Amino acid sequence: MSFAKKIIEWYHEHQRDLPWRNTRDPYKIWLSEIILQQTRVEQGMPYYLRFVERYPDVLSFANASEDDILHLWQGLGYYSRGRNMHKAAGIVRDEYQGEFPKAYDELIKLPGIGEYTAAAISSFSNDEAQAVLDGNVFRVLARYFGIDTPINTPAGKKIFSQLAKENLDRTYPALYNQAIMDFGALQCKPKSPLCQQCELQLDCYAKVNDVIADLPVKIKAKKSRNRYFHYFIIQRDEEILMSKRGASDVWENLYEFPMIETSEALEGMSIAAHQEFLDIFGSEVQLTLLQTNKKHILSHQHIYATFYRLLDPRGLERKKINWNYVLLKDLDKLAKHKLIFSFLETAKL
DNA sequence: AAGTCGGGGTG
DNA sequence: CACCCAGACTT
Repeated sequence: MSFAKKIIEWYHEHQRDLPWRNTRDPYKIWLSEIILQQTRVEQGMPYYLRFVERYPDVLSFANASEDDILHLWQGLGYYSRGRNMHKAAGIVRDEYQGEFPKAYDELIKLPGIGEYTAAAISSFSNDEAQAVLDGNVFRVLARYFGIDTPINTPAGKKIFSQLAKENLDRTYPALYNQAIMDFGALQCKPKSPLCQQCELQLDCYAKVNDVIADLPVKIKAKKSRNRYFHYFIIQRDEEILMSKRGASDVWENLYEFPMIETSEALEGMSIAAHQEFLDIFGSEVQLTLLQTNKKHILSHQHIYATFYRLLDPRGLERKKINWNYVLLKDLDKLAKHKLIFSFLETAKL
């Protein structure tokens, strides 16, 4: 029996019932696929349900503001996905007459849609014969066929892409693609895969040769760097000063409190003697500590955040044009990153 | 080819 | 703590 047939047979016994599998609507499939990029099904599920309810079609999505999209995306991470979705929806509205494309060659042109996502949408919505290649597929193919080329290199990408294409069931592309990903997620898991009860174990290179834990091979990521953020809670009446983050850094276009970054950790209130602080706020301010060294871990950096309350700042508006006072009652309408909204959940403002 | 972009779960 | 997740994009 072919590899594809075995995978599909396994799928018929073990498949998950997921909401985006009950539709052929390329828009809804697109929503699910973008949300699930580098994201577990359990984590993405509530976001998918909220997006489908709030934006039932691509036109309602395209006609929303980027701030609205990011707000609904809040907490999910990799926010460029939300920004790119908003751009893509606008293109579908303006250049595709609002009809979401199903063809791989059209999908691949849209921002935020790469090879994996184009293959997923085109196969799931229209049974186009495109093989998906995601983290699950890399792992399953590496183990079953015994491929030790690192998966996160151009050479590995090429080999696995070819292998995925060769093994695609061209009669049932959608079924096969769903099957191999579920197989990777549920059976051929990264850690402690369920080999003992696996119907494919006798044909699996890694199982037969006892190298399951060694496959797939992946080049180690670089160590993360430390950053030190200092946030200032600045209120007047029922308002609070907020800032929108700029480009080419984490959390682009999300809102947070005015802040200063330092290259090293600072003791106590020594931020008040920092040159950048003096340039912005001057020396005639009252500063109190609210929370120190809150650690926030991202993929490539460890951020240590300190929160201060700052009273009596003068002449700020002229210095920072991207800072604006926001009504406290409107604060939850802004798209904020985790560091900010988790602070707000515990803080008394 | 390497770096960057989040947040959460697992062992 | 290291590793991984229905990856894409920039440099």
